[in-house]
Amino acid sequence: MQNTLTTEQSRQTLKALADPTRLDVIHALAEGERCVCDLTADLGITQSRLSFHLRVLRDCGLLADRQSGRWTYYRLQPDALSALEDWLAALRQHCSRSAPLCSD
Amino acid sequence: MQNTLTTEQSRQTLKALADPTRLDVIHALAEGERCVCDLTADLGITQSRLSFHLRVLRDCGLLADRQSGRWTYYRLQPDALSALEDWLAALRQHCSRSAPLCSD
DNA sequence: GCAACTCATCAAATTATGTTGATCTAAACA
DNA sequence: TGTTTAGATCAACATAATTTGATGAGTTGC
Repeated sequence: MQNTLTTEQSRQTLKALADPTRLDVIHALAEGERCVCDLTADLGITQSRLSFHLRVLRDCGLLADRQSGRWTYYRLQPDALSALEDWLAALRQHCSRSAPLCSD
Repeated sequence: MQNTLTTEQSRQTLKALADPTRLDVIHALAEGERCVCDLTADLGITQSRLSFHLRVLRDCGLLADRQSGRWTYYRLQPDALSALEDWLAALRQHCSRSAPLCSD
């Protein structure tokens, strides 16, 4: 388990997760991979809008895709969530060693 | 350790952490609490800009503040990071039970 | 080849976020 | 009381993210 996320990568992943539409995508994919047209129907959003969000999620490593004929299947990459958890844990540990400084 | 973050609260916290200036604030506070004017000097940013970001961080529970005379001291709330870690871990577990659906 | 289908991409419009500079309140101190 | 300081808030501006509708590239089946 190597936590090799840079701060910049972590920021991108945090930002990606901070959007309601993208969380919907993630939940929809929790059952298994799906093609874009099924996702479009599942989520009830336009194709180009979904495509935009899929790209954001793929760019930060949360999703992977696979071509098959004229369909593109997307699936989750849970390791990306693990990596973010590691980054967060490291940040918390860094923060937890704080001691009161200004006594008054 | 109760993970009682709603999705909306988690989204706010994720968004709060996804900003470079706010991460700078968090790192600056890792040493211990500081008043706003010291933070302004530490980070080299304007007072109103810092005030804006402190509010975002406080609103999602990552920071707490304390009045003392004419100074306001801010400090980290590492529990907010723990809660987010719990939320993330739950999401990952939800995602990890996914099985391939479309075989072809 | 041609028509229908899947999906990505683009430009334009919209919306959300962050920044700046000014103003305001409260505390401290003369 | 008058003045200075700390910090929040506001309106105006700037920038970034999202949405929409249109177009294009590749695939399949006729």
